[in-house]
Amino acid sequence: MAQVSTSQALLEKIVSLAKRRGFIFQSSEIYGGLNGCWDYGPLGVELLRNLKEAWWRAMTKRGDVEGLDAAILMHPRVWEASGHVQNFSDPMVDCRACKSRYRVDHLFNEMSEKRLRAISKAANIESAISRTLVMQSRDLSKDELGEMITAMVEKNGTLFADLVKQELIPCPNCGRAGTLTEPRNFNLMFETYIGPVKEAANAVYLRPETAQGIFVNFLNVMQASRQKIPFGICQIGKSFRNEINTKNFLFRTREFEQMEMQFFCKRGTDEPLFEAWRETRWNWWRNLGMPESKLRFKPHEKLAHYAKAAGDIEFLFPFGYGEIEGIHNRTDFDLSRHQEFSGKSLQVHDEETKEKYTPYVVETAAGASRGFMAFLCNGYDEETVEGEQRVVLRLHPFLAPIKAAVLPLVNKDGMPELAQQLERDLRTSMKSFYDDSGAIGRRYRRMDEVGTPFAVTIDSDTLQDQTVTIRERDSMQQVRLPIGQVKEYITEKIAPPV
RNA sequence: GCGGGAGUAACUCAGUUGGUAGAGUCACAGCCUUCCAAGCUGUUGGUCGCGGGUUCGAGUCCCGUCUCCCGCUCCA
Repeated sequence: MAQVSTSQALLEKIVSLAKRRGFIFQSSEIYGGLNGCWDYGPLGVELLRNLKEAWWRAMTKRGDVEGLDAAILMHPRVWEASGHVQNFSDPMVDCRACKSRYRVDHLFNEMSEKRLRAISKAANIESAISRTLVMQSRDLSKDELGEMITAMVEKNGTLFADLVKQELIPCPNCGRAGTLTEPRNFNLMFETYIGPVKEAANAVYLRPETAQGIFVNFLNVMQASRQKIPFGICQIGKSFRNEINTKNFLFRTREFEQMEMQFFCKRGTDEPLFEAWRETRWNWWRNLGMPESKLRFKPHEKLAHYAKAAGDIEFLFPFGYGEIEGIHNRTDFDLSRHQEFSGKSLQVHDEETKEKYTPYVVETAAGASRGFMAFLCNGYDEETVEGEQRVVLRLHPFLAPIKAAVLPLVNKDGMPELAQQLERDLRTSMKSFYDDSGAIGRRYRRMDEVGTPFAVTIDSDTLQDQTVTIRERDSMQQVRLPIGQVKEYITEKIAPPV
């Protein structure tokens, strides 16, 4: 329990710092906030952009991954093909007595055959079932019976309530009958309308993932870029999910940003490629400063309908482990479905066998917003220096919003002027910050708190011999070097990780 | 959606049995200051989340609502 409250306090400190120093603000705060939406402030947007830039470089510098930026709005049929229309809207019911919540299909899946038979009788759906029996000329299994009832319930709005009233569907948790509410639909996709007229025929969705924009452009990109299988397409962009519950600051939000890459390959090469990408992505997080001790790879036990293998890279947040990137072997599911729904071929020609085939896909789907929060949590540190507490954000220099602070040791003897001149010069190639307010120690600490890796100080020696000190954030160690070498020195240290 | 906790200055929080709001930090201006949150002076900033109600009078009591955190549920 002590651990829980400590970690909660930690998250609160991070949220507080994020707001005070301009990383994250709550959306529409002056109107009371908007649930599950957050705004990136001046420093936040720098960190986020640096994170996305690190990812983009890592992907596109390979030569076998092309970039893409697809529209957020897509043809509604895309989401039928992807399975989101069906799978993203689950009817759910609550137990009024014990407050448990269930998905309707789960309810019937886990019910005894005897009870399922009783329900099918009571609900007068035997005729429908017998029609199916005649059509297929065989008995329905228990699972099929459950699916049949689920389908009937979804079609007939009052059927479920009737069954509950007849005490045929008890709550699996508390066992009481007649306590379940009517099914309510939870559609996790945001809906909007194309054109000014709000009618069902014009409905489109805000994408719940960026991946589909890649799949539908697969042939366009391959032909335009003259890539050959195997190759990948990567994309960074906002996605939207109408989550029932938002949670944990930036971790579960309704609007979030993804960094996704789909790697198209031939069937049979998918498994080693899955392993290779898993390692590549793991190393990417490590190279940006994530310690091994706070990362883990967790294979999925239950696979989604599209996946052959799947797992998450998880980061140890203050509230526990949470996914920051999913790596999936999506097989040829998505391309096959889009071929089926669009009627257009998405096959490629195999030079060797002279056959056409639908490529397999290995997906890496990282959360930009989640990664942002992970780096914030990982970097946050408190330590005691000579009896005083120091808060320091240990961000990788490439991620740090501000790269260098330039400080006159005191505000006289021309130090401010020299410092301003240096800062103006640095500013042309990196985000820098000039500060002459307060004592030098206070200014160092201010910069520590937002993760600025270098602080350049102009002192009286500078006036004599044109040298300055550069203080490194984590060690607080200083080196002295000629003012003319500062830019080169820092530029080298803030280079992107390999 | 249910249960619990919380919303007062940019941040962290006081605010008595109801009498129209304070502290520290931060920020800003100035003084001071020659390397790790020193000190002094001054200043900005709040219709107490929002909306009703009770009352002569509500930060305080009542109702509703929004947001955040925790748990349950959910998370193709």
